[in-house]
Amino acid sequence: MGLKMFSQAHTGNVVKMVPALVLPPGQAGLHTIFDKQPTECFDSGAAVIWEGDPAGHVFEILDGTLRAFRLIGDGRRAIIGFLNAGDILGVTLSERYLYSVEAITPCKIRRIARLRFDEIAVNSPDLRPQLLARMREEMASAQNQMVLLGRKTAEERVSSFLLARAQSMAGQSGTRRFIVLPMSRLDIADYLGLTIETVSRVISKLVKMGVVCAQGRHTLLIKSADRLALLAGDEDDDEDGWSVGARTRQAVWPN
Amino acid sequence: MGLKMFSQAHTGNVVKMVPALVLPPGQAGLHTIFDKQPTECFDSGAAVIWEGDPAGHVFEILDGTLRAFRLIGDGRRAIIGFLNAGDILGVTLSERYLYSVEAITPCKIRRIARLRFDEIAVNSPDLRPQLLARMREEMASAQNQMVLLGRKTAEERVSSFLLARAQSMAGQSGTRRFIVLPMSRLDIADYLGLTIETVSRVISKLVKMGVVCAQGRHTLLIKSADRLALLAGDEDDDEDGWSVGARTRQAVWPN
DNA sequence: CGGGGACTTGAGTACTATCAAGCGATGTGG
DNA sequence: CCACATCGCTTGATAGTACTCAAGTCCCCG
Repeated sequence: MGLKMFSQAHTGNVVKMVPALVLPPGQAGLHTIFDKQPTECFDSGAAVIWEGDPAGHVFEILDGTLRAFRLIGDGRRAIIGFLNAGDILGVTLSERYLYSVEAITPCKIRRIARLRFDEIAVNSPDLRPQLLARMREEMASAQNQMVLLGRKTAEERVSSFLLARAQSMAGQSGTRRFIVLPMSRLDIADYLGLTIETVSRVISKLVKMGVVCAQGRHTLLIKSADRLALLAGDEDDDEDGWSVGARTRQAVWPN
Repeated sequence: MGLKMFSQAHTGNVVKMVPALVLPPGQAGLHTIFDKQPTECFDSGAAVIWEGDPAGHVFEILDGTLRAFRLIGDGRRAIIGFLNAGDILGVTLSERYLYSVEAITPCKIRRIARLRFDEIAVNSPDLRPQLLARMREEMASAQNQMVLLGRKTAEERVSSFLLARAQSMAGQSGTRRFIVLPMSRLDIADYLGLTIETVSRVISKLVKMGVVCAQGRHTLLIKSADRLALLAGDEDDDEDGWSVGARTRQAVWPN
């Protein structure tokens, strides 16, 4: 798939922390659970788990990018999310995998049996808060995505996506002006609830507007973060005219 | 708001289990955490929490229906979910509330300080698995909603919604043919990423098709569950032609 | 250097949104 | 007790955004 350059982007020292998660110094992170597991390598396009299979393992992504997706009738595909180095796959699952996961770039992954992961992570007073924090983070991101898919225009969706990508890259190389897109336009489209053509058109438009500029097909450079943020439309300007009922806090009835 | 009838629908004995959650017999449920808290009552339209406020409490819904929503520019509203009797609000939140919650019908609610809830639920070996199960359930439902919003047509969205409502009612009265919709068409629209008119049109169409029949504006009767399920389009018939890469499991490279 | 896949761009279409009017239930005041 | 105002909903006509179909271009890789 000609994307080998991306598989090298996050290497160096392989075990790394998620930027958002600030760990108490001196404490072991969730990743230590995987320390003794062998590293598995997946080529681009290879499947890691299948929707519907018994959820036997939890995975740590060491390197590469993956897509988590579900298929519905007529061959429609919805991408639930992308996974990057540092992410842990499978913590929110119980009986069966609810989505399939495939490598987008060549990936390095470690796995551990679900039961064993739960045993260690849930029972450890140190690791448990980290696990919960991760689940909450994942939930918050899912809710953002619901807002995006339910109420944003194509332009806002693409802008939001690019902005989120830029921010997730921020911790890596210091500069947050680079947007790396290892996934195809089709992946982006299936993630944003759009078609490949619409994604392409919006990106072209953003380039013409001078908000970003293209550095090959898989890298963008942000020229105006402010305008991009504006286009993403995350503000909450107007909050009247919508709440149906009165906006008054209710007194407590002593029951 | 003329919806008093619904506030009585689930009363009787006030503390009830969520149908989906099968608790080990003899063990105390998460709801016992709220047992000593006073009951608060909210009128239709009253706000329980506000997006952006510090997340001070966790709430147990005893009775009534509520909407959780976020506002974005131009007065657009996205409803994240509806809350019903037995639901617990706030378990997936950390620092601040990520959405506002308003009562749709008059509601009875109990609350407990976040820190105290965490202390009890997270540290109890009995309650912890229940908490995790709830979070996983919430996550699964969020992912379903992402698929719905990203890749389903208006007809499929409304059908899916009605079906989900019917299933959630199933535990209540034995029969799963009744769909109760305490929320307005606008609430449904903002939940499904549609307009009020489209929701109305689709429901009218379903009635004309004989799939459901209307019993007043807030109750539907399912005439053909099979056809409704078909219209909801949750099947996964076709799984070729979409996955870009090869669908082969990858061998483990001994690294 | 040539083939093929990913992407871009264009033209026409369709689904859903928007604008607008009408309906029906509820509740109120004359 | 009934006319009437109101609100939520339904239905109709029109418009617009994003989709579909179809070339055409660029880039990667053999």
